Amino acid sequence: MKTLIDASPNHLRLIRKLETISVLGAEERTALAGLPLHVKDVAKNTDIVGEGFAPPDSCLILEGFTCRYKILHGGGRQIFSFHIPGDLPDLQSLHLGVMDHSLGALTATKVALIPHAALIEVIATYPQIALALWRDTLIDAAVFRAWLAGVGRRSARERIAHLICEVYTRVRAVGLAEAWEFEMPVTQQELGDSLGLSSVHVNRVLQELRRDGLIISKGRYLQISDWDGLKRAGDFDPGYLHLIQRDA
Amino acid sequence: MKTLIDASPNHLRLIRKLETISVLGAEERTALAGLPLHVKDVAKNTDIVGEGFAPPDSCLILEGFTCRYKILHGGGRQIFSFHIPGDLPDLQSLHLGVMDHSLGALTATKVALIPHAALIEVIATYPQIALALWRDTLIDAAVFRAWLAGVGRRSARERIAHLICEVYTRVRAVGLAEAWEFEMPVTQQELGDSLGLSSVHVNRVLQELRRDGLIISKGRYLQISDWDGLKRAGDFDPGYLHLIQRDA
DNA sequence: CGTGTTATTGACCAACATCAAACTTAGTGG
DNA sequence: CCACTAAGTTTGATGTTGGTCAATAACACG
Repeated sequence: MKTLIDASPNHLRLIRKLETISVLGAEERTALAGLPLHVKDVAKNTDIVGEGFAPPDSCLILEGFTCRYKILHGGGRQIFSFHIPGDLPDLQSLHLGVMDHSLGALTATKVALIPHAALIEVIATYPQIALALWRDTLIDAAVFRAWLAGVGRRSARERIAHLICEVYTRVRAVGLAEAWEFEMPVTQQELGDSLGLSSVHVNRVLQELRRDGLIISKGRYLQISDWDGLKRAGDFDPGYLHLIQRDA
Repeated sequence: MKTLIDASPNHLRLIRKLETISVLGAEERTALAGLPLHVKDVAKNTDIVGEGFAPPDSCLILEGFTCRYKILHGGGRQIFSFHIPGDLPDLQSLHLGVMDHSLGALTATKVALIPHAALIEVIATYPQIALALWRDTLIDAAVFRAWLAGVGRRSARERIAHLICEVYTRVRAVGLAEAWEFEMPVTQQELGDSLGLSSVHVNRVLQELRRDGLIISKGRYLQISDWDGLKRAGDFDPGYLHLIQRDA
């Protein structure tokens, strides 16, 4: 990985993430490194942005595990996506105004707020950055489609296996996982809310995956003991994540 | 609605659509009107773009009803979205290369192919157009979220009512529906594939909605007899479509 | 008219939900 | 470092939504 210009660790997180999905020039990296970041701590189980609000900045996740979700009429919750450090989960607010869902912290989280004005300026000056962010939005949509296919047409076992594969792949891409081992600090209730299942059923299926020797879970840590088996169980093909291949 | 510059009916379809979700200046409208459109007929139940391909152009729907979908490992099909005239259902291919799903025609369809090169040029010259298209992508994602919430957490009845509300609202926005009456040329099998239901169950729930006086369906034509009731039945709130209000 | 597609019905079944209780674990304060 | 507490996990019993299969009825179209 190329050595970088003068950039704070927080900016590096952003740059590194964008480089997993697009190619940036030195100029663009410098521009990104100059973005104003207002760091903020968010407590576990707190909203970062709530539905109905129109925040004046977009946020970059620096540490912690977050999700986008919505509470439905009947009281049920649907989680739409999980987000890890490097992600920009509310680019939406930059162009769409009022949030049609919420962004919440599943663990204690550190975020960096980036004023929309600063983003707009960078985008206007560096079209390549605009394209990279747009590309991020398109990938976002691709992930929603993958989840939709899961909830619509896959069994509970397939959905859970697929989700584990996805999170591992993404965490790995931004360099936050040891080989086959990573953190997934999500309760079984939250898993259920993301997969359209009850927590009870999630529990039983997880036991099944462990019994079958596909994963080992010790608390919030997950270890994948049989990647091929897990991929098969989840019918997982990482193409939809549109990650740039950076092989040695 | 403001009178327009010299533009073909096909270009007008595109301009009118984009004006439902963003504000364009005269300059932008003129640029859009100059885009090269290669019109093509597509037969019913044929793919416009197949999964795995990297088409050299994006397509604009001119006539007909289309959908994006994917066939899963087990043979099941998940439909991700329905598209109506004016939609640009594969902006994805402009930035992501290989398609991770297919785009198919549900009825005999007329599309206009727009070379990526032409789009890239227009985008580079008119940032406002880039923003409008990016905004379209964001709305696309918002619609996926709405569907995800439905399939994950709503009953069959709610999902079907919600989908009818959505399609009616969108068709209305581009001026393709009489009051309370519109065309929805989708089989019950296709409805099921979009909602994560079997066609048998879709059939029964549709009967229920008719019995309850919410809709009347005569073949491919749908009439909404009780909009408020239907909205309530589907817990429908059009906010996620992010349409621009153009009241008289 | 005939033929293929789509809609409708009925009988039966399975995956997953719900409820409620017991058990574990992790975090906290003394 | 331990006891206490709250949060999360696990289990069992039972219920329900919606799936599957298969046959019949309605259409739509040439």
